[in-house]
Amino acid sequence: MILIFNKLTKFFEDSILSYLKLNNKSEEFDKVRENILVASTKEEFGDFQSNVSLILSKICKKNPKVIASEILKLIRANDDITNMVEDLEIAGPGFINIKLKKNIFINELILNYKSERLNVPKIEKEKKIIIDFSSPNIAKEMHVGHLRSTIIGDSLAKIFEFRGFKVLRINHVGDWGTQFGMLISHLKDVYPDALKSTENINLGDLVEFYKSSKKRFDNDINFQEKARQEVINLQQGNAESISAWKLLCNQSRKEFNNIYNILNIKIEERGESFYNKYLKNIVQELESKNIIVEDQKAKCVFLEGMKNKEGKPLPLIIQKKDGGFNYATTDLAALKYRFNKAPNGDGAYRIIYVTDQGQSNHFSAVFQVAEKAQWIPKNCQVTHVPFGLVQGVDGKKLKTREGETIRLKDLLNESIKRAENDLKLRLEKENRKENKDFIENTSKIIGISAVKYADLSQNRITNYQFSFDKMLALNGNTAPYLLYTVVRIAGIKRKNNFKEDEINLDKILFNEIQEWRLIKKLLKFDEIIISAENELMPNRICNYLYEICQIFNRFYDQLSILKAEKNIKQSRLLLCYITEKTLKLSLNILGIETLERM
RNA sequence: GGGGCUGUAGCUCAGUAGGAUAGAGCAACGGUUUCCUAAACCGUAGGUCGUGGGUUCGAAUCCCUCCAGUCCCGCCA
Repeated sequence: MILIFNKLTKFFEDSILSYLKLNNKSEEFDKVRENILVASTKEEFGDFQSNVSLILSKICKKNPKVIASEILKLIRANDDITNMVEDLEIAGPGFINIKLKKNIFINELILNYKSERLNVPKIEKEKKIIIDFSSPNIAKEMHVGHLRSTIIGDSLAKIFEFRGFKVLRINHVGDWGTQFGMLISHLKDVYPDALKSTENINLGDLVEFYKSSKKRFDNDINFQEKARQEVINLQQGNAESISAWKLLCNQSRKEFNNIYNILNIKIEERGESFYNKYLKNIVQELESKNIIVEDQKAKCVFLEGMKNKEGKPLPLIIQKKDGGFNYATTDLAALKYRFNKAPNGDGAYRIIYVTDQGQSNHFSAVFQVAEKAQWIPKNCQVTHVPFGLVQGVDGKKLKTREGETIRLKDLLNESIKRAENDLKLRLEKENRKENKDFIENTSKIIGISAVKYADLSQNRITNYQFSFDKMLALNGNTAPYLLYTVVRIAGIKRKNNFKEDEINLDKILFNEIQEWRLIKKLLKFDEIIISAENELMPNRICNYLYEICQIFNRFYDQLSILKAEKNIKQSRLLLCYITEKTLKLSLNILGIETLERM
């Protein structure tokens, strides 16, 4: 309804401006401009409301109700407005409530019906956005900590793609650093053949491999020395070390890809190692710009507005005292590369980092340094999108009963398993027979969507309690409830023998409150998408979806389609169809697959 | 000590570019099925929006105080 809103706002502005002129107050226009028209807060107040009278009350030194009635006179004389408006009234302390003509909505509804993208505006010029998300560490297993980043990042990517941006999804995997010294040394000892063969051998459980090398590293001084030497070998590009490193990366990549496949998420791997060759330059450039200060033998940039425990300025360490680089250096190199124009960069106009809140300080430090170094081009922006922890129902960080980190793989499998058990129980109860493929596919979609949706529907900034029981519940703001609504509509279409091209758009009519509630909600889709994009909050879409489903299910419950008279039936079927389209499009943007039957 | 985030119904959470009587789900209690998947729908009850101040015609929302929880703060990422 963005177009309608903008149009009406423009017309109201004209009237308000003439009102101000009449009162010799035209200079106050900017002050009231933003309050000229807003969506009504309640259904009974109409579609839009204007709150200007309340603000003008002080300016014009008059009672707001008097102002409202004076404004109303001007508005009623404005044909542009009366063409759109069915009813205008003054309410409460001086609100002007506006009810639009029904055909305005119907026309909009038909436009949406004909549009693949429900008339959501597309940006005019294609711009590139980089979304940095997921980012697990090589030789470690993905766990719940990666879940939010992965799911939220993917959905943000989809929102931007839908809006017409060119999105580059980057998996900034931890594929470099001192831990590789110990991993490679251990690999050489335990699997000496691995490096000679061109085939990847199976390292079995990488997590176990990581643990055992860590254990050795912590207890064996000789091994520590070997590991340190191995880091140097690796950095110097020693062939054998590199191939061991590649082996570890490949092995991890396979595991990661399994997860991304289950989640149906696409992401391009470009790990920390990619930026190795740029690190030296970063330090040099910061030095030449006199931004770096040497402190306790480390090269630092001191940050403004941040203090350490002693109250002194906080440094961001760019080069360690041993000459090594750390993650801040890599992040700066990555940032610079991503903004740089091709061929030495991505030419992005915006970079978005989806990581947990704990890294907020780190990113604000990195951004501050990047700004000082002028690596963020004009009209470009960097954004950290933080999110809260995943907690157990006890309110503590999610762990297994034994206190171990929960593997993402296990978590997803459990959700699917539970969905399958629920499904089988229901089939039994309803005496339904379904084949194995149906059960497998349905359980998978329900199980995965439940996990994704539980995460996305939460305001990302707060911690959230992970509960299989709640996310798989058939009631409430859950994936199964939404999927069920989609299934219901599919059922209606089957039973009513719905054919899109048989709908006569000239004869549609709506007389029931349930229909109108649904129509008005459906028409808000564009605003919701834009708001989710602006705030980087997919949960706005989730709330909206849930509201649509609630309204639809009331509509379904209270009005019959099958038995309705022809034109009414057609009209209701059209509504079902547009509801389905809205649900599917939204769910798609959230990365959630739908079903025809469940 | 500094900084971030959070605090809304018994529980889990929506709602912050200020708007009229603060919303859902779960749990509790009551009701609805000759009909398109009842996995649904309807109703009842439940609130000092952490505290105290300020700005405003109007504050859960903006500003300040304090309280509580949580995370981060030099060579890990």
